[in-house]
Amino acid sequence: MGRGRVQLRRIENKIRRQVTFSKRRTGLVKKAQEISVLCDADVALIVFSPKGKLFEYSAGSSMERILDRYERSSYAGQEIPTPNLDSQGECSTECSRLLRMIDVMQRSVRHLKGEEVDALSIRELQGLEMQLDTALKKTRSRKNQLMLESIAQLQKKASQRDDLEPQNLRHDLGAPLCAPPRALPPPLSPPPPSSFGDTSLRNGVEEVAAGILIRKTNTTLPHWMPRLTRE
Amino acid sequence: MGRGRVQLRRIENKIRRQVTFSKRRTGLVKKAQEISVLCDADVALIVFSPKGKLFEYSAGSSMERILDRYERSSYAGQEIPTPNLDSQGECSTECSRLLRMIDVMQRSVRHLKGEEVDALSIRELQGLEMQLDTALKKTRSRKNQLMLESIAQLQKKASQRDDLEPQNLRHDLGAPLCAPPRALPPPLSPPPPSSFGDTSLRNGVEEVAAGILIRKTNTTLPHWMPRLTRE
DNA sequence: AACTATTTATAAGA
DNA sequence: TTCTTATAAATAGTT
Repeated sequence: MGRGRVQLRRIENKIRRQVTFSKRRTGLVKKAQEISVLCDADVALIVFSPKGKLFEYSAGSSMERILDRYERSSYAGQEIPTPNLDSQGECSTECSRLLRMIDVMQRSVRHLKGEEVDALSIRELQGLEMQLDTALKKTRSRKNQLMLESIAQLQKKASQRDDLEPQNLRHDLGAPLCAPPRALPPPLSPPPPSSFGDTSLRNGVEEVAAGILIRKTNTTLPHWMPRLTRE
Repeated sequence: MGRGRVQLRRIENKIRRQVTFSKRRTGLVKKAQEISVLCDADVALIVFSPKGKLFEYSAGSSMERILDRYERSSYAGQEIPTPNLDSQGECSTECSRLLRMIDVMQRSVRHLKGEEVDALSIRELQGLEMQLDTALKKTRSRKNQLMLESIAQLQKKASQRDDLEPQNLRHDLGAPLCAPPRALPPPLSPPPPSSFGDTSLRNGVEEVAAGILIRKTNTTLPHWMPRLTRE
């Protein structure tokens, strides 16, 4: 299709090859999606460009599900044997399996971080939303609990201190801030970072307590995990 | 390509669908082979027919090699920090490393699910809260976007339908929203493999219309994850 | 990235 | 399924 008949052999001109690759890759994906929609099929397409860049497309199900299914179909029968770290031959197989697991987990993590949500269906988004909502509630609840404990502790200390050197604190802080800490965050405190449906104390407490606070921690997301580049 | 313009939706007639599947599968494989030869690319294509029959094709390398490469690529973003899968000693070392990674990731995932929050400090909880909040917003935003699109689409279809056979639909489904009957999978048909990497609207659309929606999907948390036991 | 002259894919029919 | 044919779609070469 085009101005010349296509010779079925490697295009030597680098530029032309790259252009053709790009065009045909698009075409291929389109065809894949068409057959999936028209015929209700699951399709997985993986392409490595000559330079080694990965392109993937799946339709009907996720890549993961399709590859899973593929393996089950083609290695038909034997369930994936549980890790045999000792034997050599199976070890590389095991490595592959673990890599696959990691891949899936990364995807999970990305979704839980709200990344790549464009790839999800409404149904999946719905599930994700509920999960996140639950997690957020739990997290806030625990945080608030800790904060309250922290406040209580500080109050105790503060009052002890007040007994000893009553004027000290007020000096440093310029205001009777510490007074009813459990009740209100100081009016002038930095605008709370867009927290949301949070009815409780929120942040501020730590600030009151320790003055540390809002800093992004990587707790939940190890450095080595992400930076997945993918289309 | 053919005698009529192609409508991009599931072909309802079973025979026609089967025939089209067969033809297009051939075409797809041909295209895959062409891009591989012309552009020196590695291509893997996996297709499951609606009946569950597997068709596979690969060019440039074996299916196995491509899938292997895929797993490693998608794991690291860049090409493999390759484990020496050949040598035994290093292999089990590598496996251990992967298991450790998985361990860490699982912890991340648990935290993102709001589990085991008791192990986190206030600061960590603060970071986690922000992350979850962000993720939730993104998820909701995307979901709403999709829903609006779905609704718009259905309304369009509904009004078209109404023009043609106004009384028909409302009878069957009781609400104008459900209008386009062909969009709804017959209640008793096998559950369509829930879509994923597929950016098109596909399923989910009907659900919005039908008011089904809320169902737990496993999107974010693969079945196999939990049962990692170690140490 | 756009544009067309062509080739190629394929829907429908046999 | 396979062949045929009218037409839609993809795309090679060009701008």
